[in-house]
Amino acid sequence: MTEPAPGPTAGQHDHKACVSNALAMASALCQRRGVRLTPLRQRVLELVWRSHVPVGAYEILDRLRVEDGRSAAPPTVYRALEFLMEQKLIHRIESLNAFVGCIDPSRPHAAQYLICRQCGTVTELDDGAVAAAIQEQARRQGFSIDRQSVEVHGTCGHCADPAGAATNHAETATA
Amino acid sequence: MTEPAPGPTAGQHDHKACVSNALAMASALCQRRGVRLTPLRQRVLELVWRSHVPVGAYEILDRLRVEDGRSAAPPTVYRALEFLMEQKLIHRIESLNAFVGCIDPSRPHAAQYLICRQCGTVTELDDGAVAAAIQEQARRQGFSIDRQSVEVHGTCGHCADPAGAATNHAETATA
DNA sequence: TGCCAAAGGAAATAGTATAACACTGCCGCC
DNA sequence: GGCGGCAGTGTTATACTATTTCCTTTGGCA
Repeated sequence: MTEPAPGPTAGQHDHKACVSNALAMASALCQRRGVRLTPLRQRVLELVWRSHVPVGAYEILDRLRVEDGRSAAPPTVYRALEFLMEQKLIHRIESLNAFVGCIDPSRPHAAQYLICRQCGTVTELDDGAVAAAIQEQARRQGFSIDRQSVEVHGTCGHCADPAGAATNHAETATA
Repeated sequence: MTEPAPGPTAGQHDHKACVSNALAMASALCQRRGVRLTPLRQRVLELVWRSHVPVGAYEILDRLRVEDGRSAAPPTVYRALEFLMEQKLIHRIESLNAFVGCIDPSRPHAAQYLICRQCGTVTELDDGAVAAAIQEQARRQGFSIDRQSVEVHGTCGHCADPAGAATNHAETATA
């Protein structure tokens, strides 16, 4: 995988804006929260945002070494990733052991992820109905929720129909 | 972790019956499907069913070596696990890198898992409302689903309230 | 200035998973 | 009976993912 920016469900999508927007939001949020978005953390966040395809920790590590010439070891990356997750700036996709940028870190959310088997792109949703259905089930079991993760694997509209008949979903992930 | 059988949300629960039932169902299903539940595969299934706490591949490996005196290497275990997953006899809990027995392998299902942080027990649900809500969201995105995994971390009724006021959920997982 | 806590560097190791190849036993077939 | 193929397992090596531990640096602050 060397693609720079296969957009959310691919195609026409100004990913540079996507990234700079994410970095700006991150910076503002961290300042407001009184936590430090150090250069390293910011750089790792940028690398995660390189595309909408989840990135592995060791791929980030490679880029830090190769592109930045930085001396780095696994803990360097994992610590940065841990910070970014605490701040909800990124999410971990459990079924891929990889990380993806969060489209709206300011809002607390229990998100769902649609993961395309073909292009690898992850589309983040924040659907109340799904979360509510899960909560209702948990309640019936007397179970109190800390964290819910919903990961759906399949084929995205663009990959299923490259011609483009599926028109209604482009950009929804970045809205 | 050495506990033999912390039941589904713990306590009074005949786990031996749970296991023998699972093994019997597995045997019948495999026969019907014309696939071979070999002694190794059956043994691995039994080890997964040792409790309702998900078991890691390397823990299974240890038990095969120590308890059975069998010469075994990782591929031995992973191949058996892969077979069992294909037959839906077990599930993989992505967020734990571990495996748990399926409570009803005969039915095709998109299950949800409630994972207790304290006792480790996983309760499997099969709620149509959750699956439907996810499908509806996917449809709107033009996304076609292969597989959905819902993993909810939190505290189960027994751990939250050991006194036992939460009474309605015991055994629901095995029903 | 001196202290403290957070952040990051560095080395080692733990934990999880797969690739590649060899061996065996079973089954169908001529 | 001999042969070929295949599923299942054994064996070795290696890849990939993550954490522990200790140390150094940095930045804020009394």
